[in-house]
Amino acid sequence: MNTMQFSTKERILGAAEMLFAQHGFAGASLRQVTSAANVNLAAVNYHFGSKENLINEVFRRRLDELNAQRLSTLRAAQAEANPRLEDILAAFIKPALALSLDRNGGGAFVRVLARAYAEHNESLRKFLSDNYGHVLKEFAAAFAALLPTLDKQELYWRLDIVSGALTYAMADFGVIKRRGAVSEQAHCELAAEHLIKFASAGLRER
Amino acid sequence: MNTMQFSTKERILGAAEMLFAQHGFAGASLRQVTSAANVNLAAVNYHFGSKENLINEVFRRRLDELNAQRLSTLRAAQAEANPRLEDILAAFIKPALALSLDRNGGGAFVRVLARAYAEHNESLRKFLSDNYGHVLKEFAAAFAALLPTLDKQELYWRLDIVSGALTYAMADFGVIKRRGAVSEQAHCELAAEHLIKFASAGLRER
DNA sequence: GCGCGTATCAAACGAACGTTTGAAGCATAA
DNA sequence: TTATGCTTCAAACGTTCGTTTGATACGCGC
Repeated sequence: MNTMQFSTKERILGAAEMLFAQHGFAGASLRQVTSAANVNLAAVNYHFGSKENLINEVFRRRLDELNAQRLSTLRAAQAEANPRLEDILAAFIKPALALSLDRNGGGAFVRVLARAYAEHNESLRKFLSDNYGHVLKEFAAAFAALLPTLDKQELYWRLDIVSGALTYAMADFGVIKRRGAVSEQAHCELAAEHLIKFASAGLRER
Repeated sequence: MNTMQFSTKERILGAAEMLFAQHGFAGASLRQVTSAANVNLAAVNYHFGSKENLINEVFRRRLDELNAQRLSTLRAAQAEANPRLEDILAAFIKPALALSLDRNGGGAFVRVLARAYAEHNESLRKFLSDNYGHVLKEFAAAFAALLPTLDKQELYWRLDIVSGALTYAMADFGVIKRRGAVSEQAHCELAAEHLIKFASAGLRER
């Protein structure tokens, strides 16, 4: 019987996520990962086959849930009588920013995600496109319905800008430091609020 | 006499920039760099002392010029009778996006820059802050003068968002692919135009 | 008890890493 | 020519990398 709270696989995934966020995929070694996870070095290749596959599993663990949350929030907003632009934006932005509040290392994952974007690694981009492609399409359609006068190409440009700002905000690249008095929760909600207001104005601009 | 167009140091810097953009700082080895630069492996340590110092020099080569361009463009805009918000934004955005059109690898550098942001490497952040800090302050003051009713904290939030979108746009993270018929020059100008319009609306929002 | 599949372990593998070394090349000045 | 200083070179340094191996430990049906 395994009385431990987390299995070997789970502990490896958590440690890998943290160290990939900190040092990058090439920069974090399996020896660092297994040491932080308190497992044997060989455990990675036993449970995941290779380092590259471990990286993929780190993504899958989080993306499936974020994926589902965004879509369900979007559909809930669309079910309303008169959905506002801000609601659609919130459905896109808030689940992502909320991920950084996740109790078990979600904050590390958003930085891993930002790294994945920064790396133009083709296999990783394909992986993200496979997991996100249909989500982005659905959001684009929702925005198009609310902005009927906006050219399609123009919309894609602006959604691209929103994604950039969101990725940036998620990874906390910026110079804005959280004040000691403000909780992480509040900081995240503030960021979402600012981002939504800013983006809705940018999207509506004619 | 050295009849070659580029010195050993310059070729190393160019190859390093390209490979750092492609594989990251940890992912690109000095053997790859020196091989691409067609110089001996030992040349890096001879001319730069270490890999870490080579990374710093890759940044310095570009940042000094970008720095100067942004400030001179900003001051030219401020010298006008009635500077518009869009002009200040252009002074911030256009030199950065134009860097990606630089004949000698500027396009690679902007991706290196995006990587540097994604990596939360403290020494690198300090380096960037040392090189950019006073520039950002000057821009913030210029924006504040044009948006007198905007709260200071609010302004910082929004400038942060602009920086994120710019970094994102510079590195060409997005899904928007340049059409074959559109030149790089035109693509860059389009990106700047969209970004400026979007950001000015976001900044003006009350 | 025994046998069997899963999981973990210490140890080692070959390859690639950043760095160092000492000799060789090659201009310029004496 | 010889001497000098900067640069380049092949080769090796010791370390760390991802991965593999074969032995050992554990849990469970028989």
